[in-house]
Amino acid sequence: MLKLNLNFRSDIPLTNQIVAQIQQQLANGALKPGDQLPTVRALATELRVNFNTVARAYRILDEAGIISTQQGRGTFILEQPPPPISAQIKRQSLSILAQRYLQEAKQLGFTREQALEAVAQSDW
Amino acid sequence: MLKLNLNFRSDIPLTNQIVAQIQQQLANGALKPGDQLPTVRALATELRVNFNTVARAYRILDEAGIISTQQGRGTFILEQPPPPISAQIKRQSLSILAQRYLQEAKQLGFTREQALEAVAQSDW
DNA sequence: TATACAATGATACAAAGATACAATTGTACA
DNA sequence: TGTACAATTGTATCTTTGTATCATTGTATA
Repeated sequence: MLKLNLNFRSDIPLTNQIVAQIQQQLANGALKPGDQLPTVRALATELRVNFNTVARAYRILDEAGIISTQQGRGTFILEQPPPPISAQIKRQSLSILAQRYLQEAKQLGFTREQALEAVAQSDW
Repeated sequence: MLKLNLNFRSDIPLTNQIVAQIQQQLANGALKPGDQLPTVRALATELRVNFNTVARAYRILDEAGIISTQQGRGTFILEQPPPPISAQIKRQSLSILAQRYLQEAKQLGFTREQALEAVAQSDW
């Protein structure tokens, strides 16, 4: 059971307090990879806060690669991120991903140009 | 044996991932007209997903004229996917592939431009 | 004081899950 | 053989959960 303690008089935004405390509980072992966090609404009710505030905190942790939030399912602590890899390896990985993408597009019957355009038009 | 691979961390809805991958396996010959697909419950269990999510994916493919789902019987790949609608689904599948590529590149720490360039430099 | 910005709240939406239902198939038994 | 019934399979609908967008509030600063 996640137990957070917000200070409503603090200068620190509630969102940040939530982020920090979850990180802390992850650091001290109270939260472990794979654990499911409370829903945004449940935690918000408990903390007497708007559920969007919890959602924002979850979003920050998600973008930091610490948790995974999934619409309709819930949010979960991720496995620990792998140690940083070299720039060269990353380059290679990207190249392999790009090749795979092109090949898959080709299998679907698209031309190289169509595949390129599809990426260009995808928003990030 | 249908083998799909869902990315639960992706921004791409699970339903769309399923649609795209079945489309892809049809394109590369892993699935052939007349084949029976797993039941919604069986596939859902394997993918660790609610069976309605699979049912929704099947419905999309059904409406596109690619498969035939029959209550109490099962779902089957149709003999001849009607070109006009199927083209639209294929377009969508390409878009999903492109999105996945961008997202994976992002997770590696690359910018959108770097990802684009990597595709452009990949040979066919 | 006025204005701009950041934080939070309110509301509507989208994706996925839960549950109950309907159609078909298979099987047991008279 | 035919009927009853259980099991299997997809469908309908509502609930749950996170997301997007706009409004409100408070505070810093010109």
